[in-house]
Amino acid sequence: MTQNQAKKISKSDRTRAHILEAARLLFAERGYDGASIRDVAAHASIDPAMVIRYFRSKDELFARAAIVDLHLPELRMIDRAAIGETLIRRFLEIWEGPASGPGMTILLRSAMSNDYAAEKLREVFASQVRPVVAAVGDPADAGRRAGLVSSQLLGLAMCRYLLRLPPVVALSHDEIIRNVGPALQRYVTEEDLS
Amino acid sequence: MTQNQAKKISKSDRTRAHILEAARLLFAERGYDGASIRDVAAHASIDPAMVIRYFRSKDELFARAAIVDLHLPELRMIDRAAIGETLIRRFLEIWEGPASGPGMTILLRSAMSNDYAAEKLREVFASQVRPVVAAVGDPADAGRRAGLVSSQLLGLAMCRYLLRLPPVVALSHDEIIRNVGPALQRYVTEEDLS
DNA sequence: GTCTATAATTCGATAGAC
DNA sequence: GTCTATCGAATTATAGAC
Repeated sequence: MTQNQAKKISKSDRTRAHILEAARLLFAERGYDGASIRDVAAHASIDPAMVIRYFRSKDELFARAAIVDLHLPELRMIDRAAIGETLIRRFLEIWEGPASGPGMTILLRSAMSNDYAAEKLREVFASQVRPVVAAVGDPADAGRRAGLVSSQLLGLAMCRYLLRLPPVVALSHDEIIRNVGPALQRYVTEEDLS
Repeated sequence: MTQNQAKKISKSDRTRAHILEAARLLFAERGYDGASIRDVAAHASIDPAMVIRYFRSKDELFARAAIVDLHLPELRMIDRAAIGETLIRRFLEIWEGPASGPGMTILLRSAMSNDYAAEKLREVFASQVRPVVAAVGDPADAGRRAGLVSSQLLGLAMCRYLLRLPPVVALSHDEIIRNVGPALQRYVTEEDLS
């Protein structure tokens, strides 16, 4: 490994980052099939051959664009009665907050018709969602509870951000918190539902 | 209109129905982009040109394949406290019952990356889901309540039938009814959530 | 009514000049 | 490092023989 590769931010790195940014935008807007390498190149103001040169294939480009870290909070540290509200507030930050990226949009839009995206989304569930829920209850129940939470939150994301169902788009943040928060609270903490 | 067209079930009609059945199966499994006219023709054991001859275009074929009637029950006729359970039971019939078709799978799988499918799904919501909810409460709230119900049910369908999230797939019908039913009940009948 | 042949695009990916 | 040119495959859709 040369000093250049280790220390400097080369023009290559900037070009690569530029391509990746364009890819994330287009994969989020149109999904895997709908976003062609030619489209990505045009958005990055570069030749299509360069996209392949930097990422080898469309599949590898998508894999790089579809990396997601939800940064879910440790639920053990908060009041047990506030878990539902905590989760739905974090949901709104992930999808609409100032630091929100297109990661989940990319995964969710493509997961319905692309096996790799579906597998990546299942991995996000298994490695990031389920453990957080498992930490605040019987681990034997964690999968079911985390699955129910995910069904509600992925459904809300789908209806509000992808399908754009008018009444769901119209919901204010406060309405979402007051309506969906208690449903999540119940899925995570209710005792007699197994 | 000749007598043939009006009365007889011609070979044309059977071929047409055969093509449509193959199309519904493949659109449900792979989505709009993933199911080619050639695939549909192969599944129907017929020439690709025949598919175009009978349906003019892939778009028209998809439009025919994506017709959905949920047959939702009249909620006014049942006990108000049983609305949530009634809805989730109907949900399971639509997706897994003996008379269930691939209609909703076709729409849901393609709606994330196909504008026509998304619009059709919004139409199903506006014409079939929202009116049913509006009949059992303040019509001014109907959109929001129906939207919340749809976010939960479409999310559950997505996780269980398309994404196949293992813990959600593993849920028994009874578990789904006991877990999700009350959440729907609350979305439809709770008073102070506007 | 069915099929062959093919037109017209679009796609991902490669080779090679500069 | 960047671009031109192009390959090979796949797609929707059409024209026309039989």
